[in-house]
This record gives sequence, C-alpha cells and structure tokens, in this order.
Amino acid sequence: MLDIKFLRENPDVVKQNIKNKFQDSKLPLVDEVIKLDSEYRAFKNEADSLRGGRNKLSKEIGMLMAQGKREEVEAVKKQVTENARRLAELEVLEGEYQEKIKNIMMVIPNIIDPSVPIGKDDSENVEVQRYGEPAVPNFDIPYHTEIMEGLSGLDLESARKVAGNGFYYLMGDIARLHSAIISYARDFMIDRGFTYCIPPFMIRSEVVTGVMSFAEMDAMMYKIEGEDLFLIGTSEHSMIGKFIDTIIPENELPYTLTSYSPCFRKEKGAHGIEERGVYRIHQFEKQEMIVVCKPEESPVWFDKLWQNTVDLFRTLDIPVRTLECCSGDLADLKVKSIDVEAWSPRQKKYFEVGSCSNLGDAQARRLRIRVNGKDGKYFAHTLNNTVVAPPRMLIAFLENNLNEDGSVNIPVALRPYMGGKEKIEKK
RNA sequence: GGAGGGUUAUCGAAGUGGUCAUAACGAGGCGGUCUUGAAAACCGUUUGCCUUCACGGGCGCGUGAGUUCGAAUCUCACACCCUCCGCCA
Repeated sequence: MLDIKFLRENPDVVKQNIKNKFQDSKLPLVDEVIKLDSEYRAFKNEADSLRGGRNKLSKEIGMLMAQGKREEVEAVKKQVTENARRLAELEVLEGEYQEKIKNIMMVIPNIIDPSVPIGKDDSENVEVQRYGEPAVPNFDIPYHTEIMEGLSGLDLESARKVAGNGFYYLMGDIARLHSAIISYARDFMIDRGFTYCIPPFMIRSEVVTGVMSFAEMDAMMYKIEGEDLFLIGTSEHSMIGKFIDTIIPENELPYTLTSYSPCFRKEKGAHGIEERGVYRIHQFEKQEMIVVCKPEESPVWFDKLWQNTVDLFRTLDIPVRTLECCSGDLADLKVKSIDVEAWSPRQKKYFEVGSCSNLGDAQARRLRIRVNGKDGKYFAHTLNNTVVAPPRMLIAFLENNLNEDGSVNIPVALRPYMGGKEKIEKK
C-alpha cells in the first residue's frame, strides 16, 4: 500500500508503475482516489470544525451547570443540537470515503524497484545466474512419485481418500528425509545468525490483509468456519504479523528470523501435467526466513537472503539458478522478487523451489510497523525468503541424487539427520 | 465451556458523567545545575495519528457500536491478560 501523500504528489509515477505492471485497468483508480481524497479532506475539515464547536459549547454547559444557570444551559444545548444533524451526515460520509479510499489504495500496486525487468508475465522473467552443473544422467529418471513409491515412501491413494487431491502420506525413509531437510535447513539458518521461531499457524483477518493483496488472499487462504481465523499460507504471514502495531527502537534492527510451519494453500487455478504428485499441494512444510530492517538496508538484505537458499541447495548437491521476477509477475505488494529454481534432470529444466521478496514498506504500512529513529518515526522494510519447502523440494533432491538402481544418495551434510545413512535403498 | 477480576503514556498507577488527558502521583529515559568523576539532590523535558502554507483544529484511555449537549467514567458486543472450576495432548 502506498502513502496517499506520495500518490497525491506523484500521480504520474504511480500511473507509470501501473503501466509497467501491465495493469492498465487500474489506471483510472489513481485519479479517482485523488478526487475521493480531496473530497474526504473537505468533509473532514468541516466535521472537525463542527466537532470543535461542539466541544467548546459542551465545556460551556459544564461551567454553566456548575454555576446553576439552568435556562442558559438549555439555550446552549439547543445550539449544539442544531449542528448535530450536519455532523452526523458528515460522519457517515467520512466513514464511507475512508472505506472507498482504503479499498482503492489496497489494490494500487507498490512502486517496483528500478532494477526490475519490465515484462508481462512469468514467461518474461529473467535468469540471473546458475550455480552448479545442470547434469543429466545416462539413465531415465522416473516421475518423482515413482521414485518415492519405489522406496515405499509415498501413499497418495490413501491421502485422496482421507483428505482429497493435493494431500499426501510420506512414509518411512522419505518421511524421515523430509524431516531431516527441515531440521538441516533450520540449523543452517541458525548458524547464519537467524533466530529460530515457531509461529501460530492460524492468523486473524487483519493480519491476512496486512501481509498480502486481496487477489493473493482469495487464491490462497483457507478460512476457519465461524471464527476470524485463517490457516497460514506461509509462516511469513504470522512472522510479519508478529510486529503489528509496534514502534521498534532503531538500534534493535534488523530482526532476522527463521521460522518453521506447515503451510496451507487453496491453489486456485490450473494444474498442469507436471504438477501431479507433490509439486502443487494444499499442505506442505516450510522453513522460512524474514527480515525487518531500515529502509536503506533492504536491498542489501534482499541479496543476502536469496544467497542463503542458493548456498543451502548447493550443500545438497542440487544445481540451482536464480530467476528475477519481471514487473508483470510481481505481486502488488512487492518491490522486487527473485525465485530460486532447482534443476530437474528429468524435465531438463529448472523449477521453482523458493522465492525471495522485498516488500519495501508495504506490509509495514498496512500493519503499522514503525521504527523510532533519531529524526522521527518511519515505516520499516520487510523481506521474506524460502529456505526450503518440502515435499516439493524433495522432487529436486530425489532427481538429483538418484542412482540407476532406484536408490538415493544422502549428501554428507544431511547424514547426521538421517541416522548416518549414506543411501536410501529399496527394501 | 463456566465464574470472577482486569486492560489508562516507556513502566507502575490515580481518575467512576463536565470545569486536571496539554493524563495526578511514583519510577524510568533525555538535557541541565552541582561534582575531579560518579552517586545523591535540585531544575527542565519526555505519546501517537489525521488535517492545515501557517496559526490552529480534530481523533486516540484494549477494539467496535450505543446512550448523552458532553464518555476513561454508563450500556452492549468482541479481543486480550490474571485467578479458579470443567475438559484435554
């Protein structure tokens, strides 16, 4: 969400930004909200002066009452009542206009970073760099569900009966591998100075609308029936929400946290053939990292964050690349975003395993996360990034560590979490 | 789920319909006097948001409604905290 003052003073910047994101249908909203805002302020000024008058007269009544001047009190009361109807009208208008303005401001996209490549959709995202050799072995790599089933590690059939499509049972060594990866990722981030945290897995609607756009909310969030609660789509939601309505002393920043949670997503939208199995699912687990920092430090933290994910995948012998999100593929709250993609030797292409985002002050503004600085208060910047999110991450892991006989190598880094095992083999 | 008590500034806390919310009182923080330095003492200062070129004005006593000329104070709903009972991994 933008500062309405910024929009008022820089409507052309806001419009150009909307064009850059190929959301031309939102262009009229800029002038509309400017108009609503100026009308709102006129109503507010009139109402404020009426309230001021009322306050003054009410005080007079108090003094007259103390002096026992009954008739004069009645006269003043009458005066107050005369203005009351207009004030009541104005208060309704104030409320309506505030609501309208907020609703528009919530859908006007955040100003993207100048470095973001301009493009319509994800097909125009730009590869930044590759890490590791994208190797293809000289034997056929089966679909990931087959690898898992071959190791007695996956039961989708039961999951469908119990919960439906988009859920899974992981079994045996594959389940253990899943937990091992989460634990390894947790320790990896702790070693890099992040504070480990387990957050609430449900959050209130106020937090939901504070951390994401309406479009994302509709496509992602599960609502708990009869309660003002939503299942989190990622721990980022509860981790950023943690700071709602706070004024942080400047010297405490940055906050660098790594959190674990299950994640629940509706995943409204098309599911392609490559998305069978555990690629796109309603429930998964994720080790996440978030940073709350000063505005001038967010670009540096952005680069540090995605580098962590790249480093982690490299310690597990998985080739990755970074892919910069183009303007049209960037969610409305984001200033800049980069995906980390893992190599799939089966598909002979990279696929998304993590996403790193700089939200600028958009979440902070919505959630009122401020910093108490020397020269006054200002909104913090927030960032988030995936460390790992299995079971999707397992797809990359299994494909890259698979042997021709169907067994899977455990990289050295992970062995302590797998009871020292060097391989997962068929029983 | 039930019963009771609570939520006021950085913290503790007073205020139970007006004329002390520019929030008493106490503590803490900051600045100063004094001191070789520190402590003590003393003096001063210390909330956020909206609006206005400015002067100023408005809003905020957990949140939201209501009663009233006027609400921290009365009414209702909700949230959170504490104590006890019930249930429970």
